[in-house]
Amino acid sequence: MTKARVTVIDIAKAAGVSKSTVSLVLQGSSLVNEGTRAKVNAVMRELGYVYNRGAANLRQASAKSRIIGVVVNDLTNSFFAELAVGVDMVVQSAGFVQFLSNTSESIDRQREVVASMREHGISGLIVSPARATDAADFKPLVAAGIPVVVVVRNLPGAKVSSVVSDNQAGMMSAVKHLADLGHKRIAFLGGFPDTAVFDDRLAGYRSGMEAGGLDYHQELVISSAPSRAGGGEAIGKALVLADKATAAVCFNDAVAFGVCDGLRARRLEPGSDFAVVGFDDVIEAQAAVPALTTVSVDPQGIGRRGAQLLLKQINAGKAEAETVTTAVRLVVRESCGARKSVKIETGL
Amino acid sequence: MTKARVTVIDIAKAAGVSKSTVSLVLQGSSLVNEGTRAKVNAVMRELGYVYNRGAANLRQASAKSRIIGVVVNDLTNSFFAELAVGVDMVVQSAGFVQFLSNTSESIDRQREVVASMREHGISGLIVSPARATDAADFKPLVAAGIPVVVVVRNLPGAKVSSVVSDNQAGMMSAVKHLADLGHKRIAFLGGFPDTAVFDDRLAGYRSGMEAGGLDYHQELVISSAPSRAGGGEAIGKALVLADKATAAVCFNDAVAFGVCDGLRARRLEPGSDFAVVGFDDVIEAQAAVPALTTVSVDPQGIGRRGAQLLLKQINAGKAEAETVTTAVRLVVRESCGARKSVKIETGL
DNA sequence: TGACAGAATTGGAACGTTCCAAATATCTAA
DNA sequence: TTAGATATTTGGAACGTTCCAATTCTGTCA
Repeated sequence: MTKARVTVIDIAKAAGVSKSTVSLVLQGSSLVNEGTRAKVNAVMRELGYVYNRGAANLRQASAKSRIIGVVVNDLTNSFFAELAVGVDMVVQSAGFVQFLSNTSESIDRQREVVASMREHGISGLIVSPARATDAADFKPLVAAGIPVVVVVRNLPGAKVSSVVSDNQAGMMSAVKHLADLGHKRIAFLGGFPDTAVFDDRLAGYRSGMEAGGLDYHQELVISSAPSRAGGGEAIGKALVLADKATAAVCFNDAVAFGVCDGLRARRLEPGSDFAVVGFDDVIEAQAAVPALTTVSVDPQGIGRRGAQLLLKQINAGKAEAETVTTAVRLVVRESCGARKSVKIETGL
Repeated sequence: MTKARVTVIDIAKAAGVSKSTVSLVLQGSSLVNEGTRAKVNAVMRELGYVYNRGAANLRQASAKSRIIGVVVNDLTNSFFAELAVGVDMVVQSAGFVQFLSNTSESIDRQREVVASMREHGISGLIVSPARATDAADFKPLVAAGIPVVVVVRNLPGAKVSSVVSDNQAGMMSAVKHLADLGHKRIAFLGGFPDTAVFDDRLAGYRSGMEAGGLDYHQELVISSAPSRAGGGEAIGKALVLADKATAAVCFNDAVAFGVCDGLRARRLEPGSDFAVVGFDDVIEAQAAVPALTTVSVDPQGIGRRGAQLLLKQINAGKAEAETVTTAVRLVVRESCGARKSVKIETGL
């Protein structure tokens, strides 16, 4: 039942031309006569020919495989799902397909996944590196002429392009907003200090404090896992300080949700009793109670930008490392206390 | 700078054996001497050899490409993101990689994407078909011996395996629950009537009404787009009936959210003034206000089951169509009015 | 008519692997 | 010491494409 594959030679025979001509047709060459082209195409349709990219890639450079690899840390997180969608949009319309894989923050898995993609001959790679990824890990790829674009988290030292959001400006505007509301003791909660993103956001926090005319105090910076649980821990520490914090900017939305949990467990209402601001604007931020004030980063946009950058490099044939930071904006909702909780929004 | 690819022949030369031996090592054959194997492996590491799957696939059947295609309708929807993660888990640990693509419910795009995947030589396909997909669309694939597993929505008439959740039982238990709470006028809101999923859920609604000792009334079934906006429309119609509905089961959670919006716009509070139950248990359902009572379907589990089924068929070498329905369960939260709104949950 | 240019076509030789049949090396028992 | 196993290794010949150089076809012009 499983018929033998129909190949370019079968087509040639049936159309009464040579395989070379068929190949020319396949590539849309202008060398071939209109009449023959039509005939060949007809025969192809008739015999149900399917192009064998594998065979083609054997001859051509791998740059023509039209596969681009995408590796993210956690597809369950809607942030990364959106990112992948953004990538898919531009990649797909350029006639590429995407290999998508999940690392779950595991460096080993990341290595495996990338190796596997390489074996399959990807023409480019977009990666949101797992925590503590070694900048040298992507060296072999670039050496082999495969463009790599790092997104979301940058990889200092690696000579690859990157697309990251403006963490510093975002955090700064968040802090500034709280200062404008009259807060003096503003904490920075959550996140692991060994990441580039943490550094950027912390820097934003410092300049925000400065811009608001406030002093920077070491004890107001409390790191923790960048998760809901981590947020709970962090707020616990922030509330036992001698001079208590009255507001907090959080490393990300997950931390912010954890902070809200922790506040409630201590009979404090987020928003009215203590102001909290998140970062990322994940999809749940809007629906939460109170709705989370947060810095919106447009992951889909990052995906699109990253993909465009990658395609550009693939087409150029050489990878000129380039860094783009995408704009962010503060979305003021309820958790910072700036607005009363008003429900009844028009649906959609 | 871009050095020529290092091939199996280079390895052979450097290790002082023949390319055939190297190939044997690559495949982990037991025919080759331990010593030689070690030496060859050492040389491979030293020269930075990367396996060329494309070349290999040329010789072997495409069943060995170790690529499996995954196509979903909307990765932005966390339901499908979870599904993809489930697939990735089993697929990855079996040494396969996944091609993931988004169709956005477009049949044309689906066709393109599947064609492209086929050109790349996938060894199997998992697809959540776009609306109104023709059952015959996957015929060529199966004819070529490529196993296909349909998930989430089944494709009556297509002779392929499928993994769907037990829509009927789920909707039935939802209706039964509302009936037990004393509701008599229970509406069925949202969804497009031309889909298999709609039929199943509607059937569940009917049997739930019956089980609750209630009559089925045509006017209580109001279809609409399966989206938040659609939910708003549907509830609007449900509230102008002569004999008003007091509760509704919704086609999915998105519709349910829209229904809640619509209720509030009319100064009715979901939960206390009107009971609403969703379907899917998307991630936002828990965090919403009021928390949504819904039927939980475990998309990740569907993904895993689907992938397992597919791998089984790939290994078996032939596709025996098989249907599995996965269990669902009603998660009672606040929107059905069964519980008071109690917050303060322990954060994770 | 012949020479020539341009347009269209074509036969191999790659590409990097696997597979087969056959060759060689090593061991065992008489 | 040798026949017969058994264990290892090995040259091609595929696989389905693209690319190159070379060929054949068409017309045009002197």
